[in-house]
Amino acid sequence: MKQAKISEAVVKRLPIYLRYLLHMQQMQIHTVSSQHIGKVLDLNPAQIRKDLASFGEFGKKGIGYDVDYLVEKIRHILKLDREIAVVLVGAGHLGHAISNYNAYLKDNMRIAAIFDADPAKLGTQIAGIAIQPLEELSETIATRNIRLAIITVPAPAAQKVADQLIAAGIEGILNFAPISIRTDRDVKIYNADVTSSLQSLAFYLNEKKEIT
Amino acid sequence: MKQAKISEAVVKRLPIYLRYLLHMQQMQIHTVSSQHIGKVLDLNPAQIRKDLASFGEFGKKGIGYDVDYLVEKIRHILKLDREIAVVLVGAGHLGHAISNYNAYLKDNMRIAAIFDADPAKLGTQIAGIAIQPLEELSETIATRNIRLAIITVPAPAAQKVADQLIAAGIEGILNFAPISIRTDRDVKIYNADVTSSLQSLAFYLNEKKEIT
DNA sequence: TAGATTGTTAATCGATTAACAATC
DNA sequence: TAGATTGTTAATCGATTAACAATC
Repeated sequence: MKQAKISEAVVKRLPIYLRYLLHMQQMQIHTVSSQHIGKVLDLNPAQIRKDLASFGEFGKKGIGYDVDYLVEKIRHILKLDREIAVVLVGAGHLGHAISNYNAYLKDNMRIAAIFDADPAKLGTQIAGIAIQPLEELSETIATRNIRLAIITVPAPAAQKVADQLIAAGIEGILNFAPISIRTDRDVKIYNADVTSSLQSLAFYLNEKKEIT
Repeated sequence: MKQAKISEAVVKRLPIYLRYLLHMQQMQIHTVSSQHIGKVLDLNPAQIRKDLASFGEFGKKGIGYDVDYLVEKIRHILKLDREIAVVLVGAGHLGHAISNYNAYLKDNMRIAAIFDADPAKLGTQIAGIAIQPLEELSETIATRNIRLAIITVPAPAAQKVADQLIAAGIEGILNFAPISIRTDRDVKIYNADVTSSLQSLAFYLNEKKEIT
């Protein structure tokens, strides 16, 4: 209700709620309780209610939440109710995969431009988008009002690319390069590299299953 | 020191520490303090010391940590000091990118098998690995002692694939499908889909920059 | 030695969960 | 109405940070 500072944990759960609610819409289910969502998503119902209540009173006591209404609210909170242009830097295998992935981004989010440092790739297209040289980065971001960025360049280039993106006014970065990107500016950065995730997973391997 | 339960937050930081320590090795730096690591990685030095101290006394008072020794210790903690075979399910664009990414996985981790439901893909190779039909999943996992899995199949297939993997004895799953995978078994699952991450990022867009 | 830095305890901060009055 | 379920406060739990004795 009071727009206190929202924790990152809450923000990361909102897309999960949204996805399930969209699923319910497809199933023609119109009302849902925190208990039901909690059961399906394996979350505590009180947590779901508290998360949602931090943005407003979206439910009805004794009834639950109206699915359509809640979808609308969460999409608004996540700013998915407007067009968001995304730039992708690094047209290698991973960048290629993500841009073809464009279908997933639907919901008003789309990759609007792709950049790569390799001159050999210039002019070629990915998913119908021409690959541009890094020199054009700032201008394209400004003129096309691009606000989020995905980095899929090799590790040694990632921080520099991020610095350029931030200087150009990008407001959020999803970084897949295997290096932690930093900034002292007010830009949200998610580091999401595959290597680190797999290494963390390895921690949980069961010693007892070792063959030795 | 006492092997109390280690929080996931700690486990996620270990690969970050490791990566920076490997970088220091390359730079021929032999000793490092928690203060230095904290400065570079933007973390609280006390947190770094506490994280490491939960596994043993790796440092020297007044001196700091020996880089080589700490690398060895973290690699052991993360179980990266042994061969870990990984299976990839879903040979689409993303799966393709990640398997070519194989270079990154080095450190004794490698993609040992690739599966796909599409009969048209069978027999073709990615990065030198033949794509196999899902029917062979269980047997391959068992005979080749595969312990971790990466899921890059479409959302509707993801949960079923996960169930099969878990039934086959997989101990950890990195899921890129845009759906939260669940299990009641003792298997670690990281959900890492691009769509959710971008949607969370959108939350932080600056209202003031809206063009309206 | 004096300065630096760890490992660890205590303090703080924040997030999750439980409980329940309000109410549909 | 009785049962269900929210929004919210209080309790609990856990993670981060500060502080400092030990010691290299």
